[in-house]
Amino acid sequence: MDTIKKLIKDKGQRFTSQKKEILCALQQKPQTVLEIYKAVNSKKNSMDKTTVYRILTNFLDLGIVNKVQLNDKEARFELSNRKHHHHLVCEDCGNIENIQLPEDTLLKVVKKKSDFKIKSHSLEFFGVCKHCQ
Amino acid sequence: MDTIKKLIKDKGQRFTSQKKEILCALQQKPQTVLEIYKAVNSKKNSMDKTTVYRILTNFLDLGIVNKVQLNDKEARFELSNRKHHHHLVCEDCGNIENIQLPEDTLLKVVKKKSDFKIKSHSLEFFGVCKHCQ
DNA sequence: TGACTTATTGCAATTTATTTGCAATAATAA
DNA sequence: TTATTATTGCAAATAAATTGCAATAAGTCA
Repeated sequence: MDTIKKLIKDKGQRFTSQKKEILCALQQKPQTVLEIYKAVNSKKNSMDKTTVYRILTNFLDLGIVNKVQLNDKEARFELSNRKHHHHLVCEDCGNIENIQLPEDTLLKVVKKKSDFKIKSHSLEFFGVCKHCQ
Repeated sequence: MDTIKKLIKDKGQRFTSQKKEILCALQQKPQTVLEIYKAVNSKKNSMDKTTVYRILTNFLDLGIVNKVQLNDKEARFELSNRKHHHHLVCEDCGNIENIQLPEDTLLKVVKKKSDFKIKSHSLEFFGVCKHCQ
């Protein structure tokens, strides 16, 4: 939290109560804007949805959060200070789990096969979680 | 094309000129609804955007097309009768290339590591293409 | 071929997701 | 404590996707 606060202030930006709230609401699990909005407004607080959008865009610029696009149209956000990982999305209950995978070999193959300078990648799995099977 | 026509008719659905047009417009490269809409309307034809949406949804149900969600919010569609592949997306010019990768080992690790019954996955790479480097 | 049935289309209007403009507010520095 | 200005909330605009419904046309059968 303090690292993030410093990061924000070093950019000449302000560490507002709204930003703090959103940071608290963000779990590892990627959440939609609406979910984050509901989470912060479930307490005594009230925050406009526009503010949620703006803060998340700002956090994205600063590298504090990652944007995760799953199969639905709503974007999702998660804190970026976790280890690099991928997602397992349950098509029944919508639950999302993180998973870490060895992917060095795969990335090497891509580098060999293509002229692209790869900067990032996303790897998402869709299926049915244990609970829904 | 005939396989697809049969698939449609076997479901008691009609093989309309609009569906034919959209099939022609679909390349391997995943396109947005707007791109497909423009492609079909560039000729003498005129087709409503709603129709494009509806036909693509229908094709998705029948498994004729795949939905591809990249980092932007607009969904993309591509014919599903190609070999399974992944995408290289240039962040500069927006160009999208297909790439085929050996992924058996990766999928095996996922199965070993998780309780999920994996049904599909998406693997997208973002970077800079040769031309833009 | 022509008439009939009904899936499909086009158009207008909605809904949903996201963005923008601007005055009021509040975080920080002096 | 005051001044500066980044940020917020609200209303309105834009963009993406969906829905209702009457008109159209694909396929069927006489």
